[in-house]
Parts: sequence; structure tokens; C-alpha cells
Amino acid sequence: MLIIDDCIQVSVNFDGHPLFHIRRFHSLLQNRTHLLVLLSNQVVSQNGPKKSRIHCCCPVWKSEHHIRRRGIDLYPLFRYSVRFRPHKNSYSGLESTNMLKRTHNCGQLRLSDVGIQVILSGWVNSYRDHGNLVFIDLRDREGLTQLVFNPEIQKEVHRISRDLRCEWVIAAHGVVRPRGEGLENPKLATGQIEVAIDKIEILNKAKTPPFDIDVFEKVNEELRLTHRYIDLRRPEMQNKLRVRHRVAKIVRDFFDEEGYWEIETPMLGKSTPEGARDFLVPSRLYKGTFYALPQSPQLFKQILMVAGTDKYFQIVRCFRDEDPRADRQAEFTQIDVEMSFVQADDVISVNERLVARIFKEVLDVNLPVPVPRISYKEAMDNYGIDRPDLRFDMKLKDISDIAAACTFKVFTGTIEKGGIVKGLCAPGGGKFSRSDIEKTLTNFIADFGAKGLAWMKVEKGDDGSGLVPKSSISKFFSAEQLEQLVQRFEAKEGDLLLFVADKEATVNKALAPLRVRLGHELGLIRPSQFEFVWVVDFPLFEWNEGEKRYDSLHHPFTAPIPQDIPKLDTDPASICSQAYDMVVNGSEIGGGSVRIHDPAIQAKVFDLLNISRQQAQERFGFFLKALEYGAPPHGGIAFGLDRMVMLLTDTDNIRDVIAFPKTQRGQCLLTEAPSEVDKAQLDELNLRVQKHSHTPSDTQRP
RNA sequence: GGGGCCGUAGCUCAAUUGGUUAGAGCAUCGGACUGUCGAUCCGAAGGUUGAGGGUUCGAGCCCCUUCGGCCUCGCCA
Repeated sequence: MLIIDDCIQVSVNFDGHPLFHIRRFHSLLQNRTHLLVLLSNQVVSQNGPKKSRIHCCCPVWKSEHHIRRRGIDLYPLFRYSVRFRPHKNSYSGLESTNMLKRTHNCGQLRLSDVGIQVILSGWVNSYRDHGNLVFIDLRDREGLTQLVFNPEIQKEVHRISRDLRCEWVIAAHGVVRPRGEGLENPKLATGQIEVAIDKIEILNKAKTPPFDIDVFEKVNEELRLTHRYIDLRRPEMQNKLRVRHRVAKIVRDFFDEEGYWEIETPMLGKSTPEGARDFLVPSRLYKGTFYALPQSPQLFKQILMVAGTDKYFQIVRCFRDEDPRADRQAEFTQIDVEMSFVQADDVISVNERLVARIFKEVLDVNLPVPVPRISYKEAMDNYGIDRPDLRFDMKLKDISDIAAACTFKVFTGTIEKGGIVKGLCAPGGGKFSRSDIEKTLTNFIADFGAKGLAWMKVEKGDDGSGLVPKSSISKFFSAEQLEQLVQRFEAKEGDLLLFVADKEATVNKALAPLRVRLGHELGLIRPSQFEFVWVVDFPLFEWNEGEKRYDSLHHPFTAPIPQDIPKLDTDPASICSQAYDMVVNGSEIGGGSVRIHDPAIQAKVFDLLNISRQQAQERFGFFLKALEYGAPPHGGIAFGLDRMVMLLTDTDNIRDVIAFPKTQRGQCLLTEAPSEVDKAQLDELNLRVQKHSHTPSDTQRP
């Protein structure tokens, strides 16, 4: 055995076929602990270090142990011609000349292709080795194709195929042939055919992946995020990326056809501390000043209207530094739209056609246009929330009138204090046990601030006629009142009535999620059912009791309906805005409004929001100034692209529709962002990190 | 900032409720096998039970601290 030093380069031909290339060997063999070079029947070299420049063809040797066990007996397995030459510090382009270039993808071949020669490239999805016959399922993003290796076709290629492992990257040449009768695989689109391989090229080996790509079990998400490149190989994830691309493509095509321009707006902008927390970026040139990443391009798109661009759209990244949720990331993507000389109906009709096209082209779902509309008040009354899930009925009913007349202190007391009693009828909910209701459901609504949940099961009366709500509180109700309850909810035998008594806001806050939960648990939702609705007629303001001022329900640039403009001076709380939200299955996927284009009205709104003239000038001065130079009437909308893709892919996790998402604590597990930076970087920005600025011991120090 | 769930082999999960040497399936490695397709069969290897401390004769299990992930309330004009 002879140690070969670092300056020998070996090129290997395999039966005269240059199936392997020098540079590829390098990457193939980097992870090896040992390399051996065979010449004749001798082991010529053994070498350990990873960084060796020696290249050789030894595709089956896994370890020193393996080689020792086989010893020199390995020789008959190898028939390489081996040529040495001095290392000239160059790979001389050998790697690119002979690579098998693919002719088809792995989801493409059908019976009609039988007989043709093809080259496929991809990842080894699985291997089934029968000793002589070897089957490889080769995977790329388009699908799987079965490759067959038979020693009778090409002995050496067959031998190499036995060493292939999952996730190795290969290219293979062969002939498409039909599978024998009864051997088709109906699970695969390409299951009618297979490719009999006579040439193969190993483009790269792979470490055993940290989790199986082809596995049905749910893998720990932390692991998936740290190895996102593995996770994204899974067909399910590739489909989500594909759908996301399709949506973006449809959006661009649609708006282009409709005469919209895609215009980019800055990522480094001005902080306007309203709404969510900003992500800040320090300025190097102006010490002590900061850019903010955009929460949305709201002001820029309105300025574009003043600039006469007329019809604008953008698929744009937005940033809000708030805690994430299952359907919320700090960094997310909007389909942002704005148009001039329009009223609310114009914006609505264009955009429902857009959404209809997306759902038609991606899912083949026909969405009825025009999409129905309900008012904010209707939504709050019937569903307790401004984004109602209309896939099932189960409307909330106010029973304050009945409750006021009963003798149940919790109900009457609440009403005396100005609260309400509202409830819902869960069809078939009578099957819930007392513990289901009084523990599980009561705890559930307690999270939303409700103090208790009253219930009644609707059963047949004792005399066998009529329906009577039964429960521990039914004794506080007269027979007539019980009858009224049954009628109000149109309850049937076996239903469950649930009530919450509190301030109206609290009642709605508790009952809305309870309704959705029951809808799921009672199986009231059909799979792949989509119910679209525009929620309209929002109030312009809501009263903020803590701050003693009005807040915008939408944002401060939303226009009131024209006939309510006089109320800005008299009765702001009752003003109706020109805002609209598109809601699908209880999820808000988009929202927008007609904007204020009159500087005088904008000023009045700022007054009501308790934003002083000076504050308004500091924050939005540039924008208010723009409005003074001939702003057209305009309005727009923004859709949440991530949420739309979630709906289209039936996903309840926003991270699954983002290629490189962050965790709930805002970390990227792949890159380990955020990270500390060099002192030099901080110095350049004139920044200093105060590590313990908030600990009492520090502040008390003299 | 608050509440909840979780962390055991590479992965997914067990471990008779504090008791002997922490098990299984899949993956990995070795062997056999010419029609499989989540191949099969035989064999092997694989563990600081997230980390640190405590209680105990004895801790995967109980207590405290801490790290990480997920869900959620607040927050998200």
C-alpha cells in the first residue's frame, strides 16, 4: 500500500465510458473518511483527509472497516483503466463536456413515449434492490419515474445502481418501455411506464437526510426549518411553492390585461408610528436616524395616484414587528392595488374578478360573481365578528329580551348593567357531555374574556309533545320563555343552546370563536367548500375608552361615505366608511377602501384621531402636501398573498406557504438570523448595544 | 408581558404512573433475493431521555431553573 500525496490527480474511465468527471468526484468524495485508488489488483493509495485533491472512482466503499473486510478481493469488481498525471492545478473543463443532459422531467413520460431514448435527472427517492433487478424511483419537482437496472442490459451500470442511496443526485439514460401487465403503479402519473437504464452518472452523493422525504408522519417543524432545503423537496411543499407561483403569475397577467402598472415602492422608508411596531434600519450617513421597513405601501400608492399613474399594483413584502400567529408572520406579502377616479363598487368588481380567476385557475372552483355582501353590523349581530365563516349557518341570536324577564340572576344582572345575553344553537350538540360543556367549552370561551357559559339541551317534553330546553338553569325560565327560546333558535331535538351574558363586545368575542369551533366539531363544513363575502359599511371610527379618543377602524386615510361627511362635526361614531373586506371561510384575505382625497376632510379626521396638526405634519406632511396638488378620487385594496395561498392549498400554517419562514420568536432556523454583528459595523452606524440597560442593579449603580 | 401543550435512537412514538439492562416501527449499515413500487427476508449498529440543579435507596417519570418548538390572550391603524 502506497500513500499518494496531494499533488497527484487521477482520472478514471469506466469501461471506456467517461461516466464520471473529475470535479464531480471531488464533491462526491469530500465526505469520505478514506479514499482508495485501485490499479490492477493492488491497492495503490489510501488517504484520509477530507481536503485531499486526489480523485478516484470508488463508489461503493463506505469506510475503512468495509474495505478491510473486503481486502484485495475487491479487485474483480472493478475494471477501471486508471491513469495518473501530475496535478496541474486545473480541472481542464472535463466536468462539463460529457454530462448527461436531461431530455424529459420525471413526471412527463407516458405510454405514448414507449420506445424512445430519454435522459432523466433528479434525486433518488427510493430504491428496491432485488439482487439482480434494481428499481429506482427518480424524483424531480414534476414527479417520480421508475428506473429499472438489469444486469442483462448493462452489467456495470447495474452494479453502480446497487450503491445508489436516497437523495443522491443522478442522471440516467435509457429506453422508455411499458410495464408488464399487472405491474403498473396507479399511484404514479408515470406508472404505466419505466425506463430501462443503460448509462448513469452520479452527479452528487448525499448524506442520509435528517428526516425522510417520503414519510407520512408529521415531522417536527423545528427540524424541517433548520433543514428547509430537505423539507422543500417534499412534493407537498413543492406543490405549495407551485401554487404560490401560479397566483403571482395570474395576478400579474390579470392586472396587466386590465391596464395596471406594477410599480415598486421603497423598502427603506419613513417610520410613521401608527398601528404596528416598525422594524427599524439605522442610517449610516445620518447618524442617529432610522429608516423603517414598510408595514404596507399605503402612502406611496396613494401618492402614485396623485402622480397620475392611475392604475397600480404590486406584489410586495410588508413588515410588522408584532408577535406571529399560525396565520401571521412579521414578514409577509401583499397584493397591493390602487386606482384613480373610482368608487367602492369599481374596486370591488375588479378585485372579485381577480379572486374568481385565481380560484378558477388554481382549484377549478367557480366563485359566484358578484360576491355577496353583508354589512359590518349584520356580521357582528349574526356571527359576532367582522370576518364571518359562512360555510355553515348557526347564527348568533340576541335573547336579551327573554333573559331580562327570567329570574336567572346572572342574566338579569348583566342586562341591568347594560350588557346583553346572546346565544347560539349547536345542531346535534346535545351529544356533548356536561363536562364537555362546563369544562372544555367554558374554558375555551374564558380565553376570550367571557366569565361563563350557560347551556340548555333541547329535548322532548315530558308528555312527549313539544320541545323543551333542559338544564340546571331552566328552572329560572317560565314555560313560555323556554318556548320562546326554542322558537328564536328554531331549535330541534338534540340541539344544544349556549348563552353568554356580558358586555356586547365580550359576548361577541367569545361566541364568534365558539361558533367556529362547534362548526368544525359538529361536521357542518364540507371539505373544499369556499364561501366568499364582502363585508361592507364599516364604521369609520371606534371609540378608544382608554385613550379617550377615536381610532380608525381601517386606517386614517379611509373616506367616509359622502352623506356622512357632515357628521364629522356632530356624530363621528355613527359615520360609515367606504371600506370593504373580502372574507373567505372566516379568514380576511383582503381589505381596502376609497381614500380621502380632500385635504380638509383629512385634517378633520386627524383631529378626531387626536393627531395634532404638528404631529400630522411630522408623520405624514409629505403626503398631505401631495394631496394639495390635485389628488384624484382614488381607492384600492390589499390582499394577503400568504393567506390566499393557505386557502388554496388547504393549509392552516402560514410557514408552509413561505419558502423561508421564521419561527414564532422571529428566528430563521436555517440562517440563524437575527444575529449579533461586529463592533465595527455598529461603530459605523454610531450604535452601541446596551446589554443590561433594564436591570435594576445597573440603574442603581452610582 | 400572560396562559397552555410539547422535547426519549437519525425520524415517528412507547416505557405498566418512582423500580432490574429505556423498547418498537421506519431510516442507517451488512448479507440474501430477477418484477418491485411504503419491496421482502436474515443480521448488526444506534441513547448524556433538550440542558443544569434538587428530592429519593432509586428519576425518562416528582420539584426548581433554563433553552428550544408549537398553539393562544394581549398586540397586529
